[in-house]
Amino acid sequence: MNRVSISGVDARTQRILKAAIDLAEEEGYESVRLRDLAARADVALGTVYHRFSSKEDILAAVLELEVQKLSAGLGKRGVKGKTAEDRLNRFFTLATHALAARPHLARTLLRAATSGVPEITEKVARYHGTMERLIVSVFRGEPVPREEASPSPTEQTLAVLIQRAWFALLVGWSGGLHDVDGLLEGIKLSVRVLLHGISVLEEER
Amino acid sequence: MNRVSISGVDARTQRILKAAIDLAEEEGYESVRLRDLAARADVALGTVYHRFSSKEDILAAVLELEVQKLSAGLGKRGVKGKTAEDRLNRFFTLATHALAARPHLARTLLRAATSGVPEITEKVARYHGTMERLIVSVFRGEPVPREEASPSPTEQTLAVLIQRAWFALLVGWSGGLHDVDGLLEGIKLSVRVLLHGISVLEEER
DNA sequence: CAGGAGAATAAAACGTGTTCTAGCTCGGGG
DNA sequence: CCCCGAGCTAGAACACGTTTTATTCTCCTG
Repeated sequence: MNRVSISGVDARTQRILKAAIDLAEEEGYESVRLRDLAARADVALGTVYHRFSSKEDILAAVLELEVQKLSAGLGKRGVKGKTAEDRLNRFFTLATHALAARPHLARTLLRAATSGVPEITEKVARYHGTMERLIVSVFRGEPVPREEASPSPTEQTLAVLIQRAWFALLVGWSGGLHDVDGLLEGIKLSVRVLLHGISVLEEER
Repeated sequence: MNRVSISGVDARTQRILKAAIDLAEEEGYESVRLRDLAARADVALGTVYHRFSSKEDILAAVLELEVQKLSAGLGKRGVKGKTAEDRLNRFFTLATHALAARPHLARTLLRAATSGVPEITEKVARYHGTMERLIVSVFRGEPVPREEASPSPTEQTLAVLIQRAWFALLVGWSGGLHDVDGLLEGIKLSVRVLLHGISVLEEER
């Protein structure tokens, strides 16, 4: 028994995920070598493949984990700011800095999320869901995002659009198209334009 | 001599790119095996690596090529439509169908574009530039995009934002998050909201 | 306590991206 | 006409993701 621990996965799986995070953080995608990972997790290579279907699958699980952490950290105490725009800008600034503080890890997870491997779609979708709930709660100025408080269609749309913009910016940052400042400028621009533009959806009722 | 041909690359390079396109189109990323590619291009493996630094580099070159084709096809005769919104919707519908007609190729190129390999940043940036010029010319209702007719800041911003939205949607489609119809809905939504929202930038002068 | 089922392990093996080596070909300058 | 060097070729070699195999461990059941 006692197979299950804090976050709902057994000890070996936890060690595997921890090792993946550490390796990714240190040197990035290519240096998450599964033999190294297994050694560091003190587990056999076969065990890794027993729990996960592929390297990308492991990284998708890490993505979920990290987004949950982000969600817990940023969501719990809410984000300060008078207007929705302020709060959203602050939120994405914090989130961006959190990612940029571990650039190798961030790039590695983005790469996994965009790999297009079908098996991980579900995990990526869950990541989207978490982010969207988070964005809606920041938009509203509420603390912890709750499942029950379902967003209005407009809120939902706004969250989706902003998240897509952030995602595209992250990929651009990851590929060297722009630096962190450019990313922050970009997200502020998107937030402003989308907040303004979203009103068009209300009007057409 | 006569090393140089139609698109500015010698015959071997052309055969390599052609082979990459064919293989990607047939079965996708993993089946673009470089040994197969070399055989199909009637070239030694070493020659492939003489011209390109990696598999991703080849695919980035293909991306550029394909976007130029798209640009030539869609841009030359312009896109019909009374309003900018009509034209943009039509443009992205055409572009999306063009990609969806060869889904393996599209996914393969997206994967390369999002790989985050630094060497290919330049090629990806060129692809962005081409797309943005194209979007601006569609927005204006002009035919062929020209370098000289420089876009206004607002036009430029709009093009960037729309392209980011399209990119994020493409990645979502590629990963199975939504189908082609969802993608088209998404881009129409973005076009509408962004066109409306962009006016906020004008007002603040 | 013994037996057995399911998981974990160590290690080999395979495919494919990438690199390296050795030799070949071909066109232009002596 | 022959030689040179650049670029090409065949193919070996290596790294790493993934699969497979054979063995051992663990823990439940009787």
